[in-house]
Amino acid sequence: MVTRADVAKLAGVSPSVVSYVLLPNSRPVAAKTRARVLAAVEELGYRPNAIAQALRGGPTSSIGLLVPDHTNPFFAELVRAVEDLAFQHSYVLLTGSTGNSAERESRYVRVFLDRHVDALLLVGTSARPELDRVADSGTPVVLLDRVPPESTISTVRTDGVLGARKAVEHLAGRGHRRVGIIAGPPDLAVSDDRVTGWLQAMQARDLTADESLLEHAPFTLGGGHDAAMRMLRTRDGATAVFVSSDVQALGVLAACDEHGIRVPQDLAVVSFDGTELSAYAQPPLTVVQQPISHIAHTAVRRILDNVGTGEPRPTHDTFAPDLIVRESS
Amino acid sequence: MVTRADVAKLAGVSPSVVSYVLLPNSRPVAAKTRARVLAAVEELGYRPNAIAQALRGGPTSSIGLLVPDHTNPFFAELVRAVEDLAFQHSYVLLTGSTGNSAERESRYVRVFLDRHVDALLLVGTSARPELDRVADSGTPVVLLDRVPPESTISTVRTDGVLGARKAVEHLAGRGHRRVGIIAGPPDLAVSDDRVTGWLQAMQARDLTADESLLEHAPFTLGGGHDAAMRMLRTRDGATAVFVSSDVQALGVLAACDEHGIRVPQDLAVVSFDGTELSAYAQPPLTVVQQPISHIAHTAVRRILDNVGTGEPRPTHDTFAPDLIVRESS
DNA sequence: ATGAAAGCGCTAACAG
DNA sequence: CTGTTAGCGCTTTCAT
Repeated sequence: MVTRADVAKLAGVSPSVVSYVLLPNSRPVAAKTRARVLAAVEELGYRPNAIAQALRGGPTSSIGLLVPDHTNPFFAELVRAVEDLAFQHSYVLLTGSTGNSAERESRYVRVFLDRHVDALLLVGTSARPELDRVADSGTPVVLLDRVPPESTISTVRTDGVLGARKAVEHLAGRGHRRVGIIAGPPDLAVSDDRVTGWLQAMQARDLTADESLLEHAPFTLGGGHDAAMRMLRTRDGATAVFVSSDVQALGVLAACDEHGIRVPQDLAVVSFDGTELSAYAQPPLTVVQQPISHIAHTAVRRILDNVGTGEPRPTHDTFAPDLIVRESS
Repeated sequence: MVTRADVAKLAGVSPSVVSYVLLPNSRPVAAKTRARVLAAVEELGYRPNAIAQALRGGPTSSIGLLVPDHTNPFFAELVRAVEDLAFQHSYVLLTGSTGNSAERESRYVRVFLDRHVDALLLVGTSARPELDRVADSGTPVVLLDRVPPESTISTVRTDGVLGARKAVEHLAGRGHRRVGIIAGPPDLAVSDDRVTGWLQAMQARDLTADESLLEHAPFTLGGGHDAAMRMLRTRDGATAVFVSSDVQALGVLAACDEHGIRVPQDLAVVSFDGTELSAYAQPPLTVVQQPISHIAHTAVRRILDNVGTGEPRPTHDTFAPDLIVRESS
């Protein structure tokens, strides 16, 4: 392993001069010296040891990113967007998935902090008090997507209530009176929001939103599939359904296909997320599209603005989603 | 930030004793002293600084993982599997996506090395000579999935030739004589393998494998979609197609749906990967299933076996995929 | 069984 | 403009 001292020796200067040359805003170095140093760096293939730089107290140029599940296409797209931005800004991502386990989530948070990430970005937190402490201690934390009702931590999200309302209004506008909802797991703010929006839209149209029209399900293919089965088993069932995520909707479509239920003729479907996959479903899904790149941009910006700022006050960004009408409704 | 010295002071011992208590195989400590130290650790919420430990020369307990694209469901499932194992072994993952850019790939490799990852796990490398140097320097490197013909670096992969052959034989066994293939991008070993398997199976059955039956396409939804359009445009076209990945196959199904081509009646489809999504497609896809968890297990095992071993000789693991027949064929 | 001290590679303050 | 030095938090060798 080649260190700064090796470079210094080869260039015939002291180690600090090597730093002066390599560091953007340190101190002026004579052109000739600089050239010698650069040549030595080149020759030896020297790269500063990021660990040592970090220990010295500098930033680690790393961000911890936690999502419930990498295979959920929405999170996959979110991770991709965040990663691209991080890469552009020379940040590295430490990633983990929580699988909706609070225990796993807080273990990851601790591990990330042990490694002195410059910031924490996470979807779906149960570890609230812990995160409050983290944020208070000066490490920027941004909560994405799954946001608690009130948060002293910065948040970036899509307006789920509005999105659900748009979906249901669209469906009702097409003449549907029995509009069901497949929600996320109970006790999750995102689930509640989408249910709230559904309720609001139903009530605004004087449609009855009874129990049989609501099914909770995990955000998975199987979750959507099974929820659809349950919902369709009831007589006087839904003629349309608002599904809280693309993955679940893909499961719904599969369930319909299995049972000869035609979409949209027998059942209209609108889902929340609008990932690329939704456009390639059979039939292509009408969706409430989350502005993933806005979300990622904003989250990264909040981080960049706050890193090293001590203890800035939290910001809250909420984006309005768009309805994209395709053939499933 | 609370350091080891703080703990030592509170416990009334010297800093080294704190380490002795906390480190598994260091040195015996008197029961009473140990209890005092543990109490102090608890009280202060002390956690060793991973950066300092790493600088001292210890392992970083981190693995760099590079895939072409996090949104490809196969890679997403692979990442999930690797991440679970890493987590179990108290490793953290630094992740990046290359987007098939050699430039981006090698930048990531450098950045990961600057951070002293204990090992590198990557899918699809163009940066061969660079990686050879890395492996020679003692950092375990394992190439996944996309493996060059001959490699001095450890590899773990699925037998693509065999998989393609199984797929085509299955199709030919159903009476198809014009079996097309949608391959990956040209100049990629995985693409070649699948084409080779296709050719072998076609020739073994005396079927003509002409140019019009082969389309190259990127591993994306759009790639599969467009390739299907091109292939289906030709007269005397394929009655069956082997698609080199699930994502592409999803695109193919969408294209078929758009043009009223029924699957499997008008076109039988078999794809490579066997991710969860393939089971939820309309119709459910017949697939050549990659043993993702075997791959992940093996890769992580190779790493664990080799980390700190200096310069072990490379291993090469190849798994045979299974054909899972569903309704698309 | 415990303490003291060296040193990992680097940055920045201090001193020419 | 350049060199010297302290110190980041830790592990480990060497003393006691």
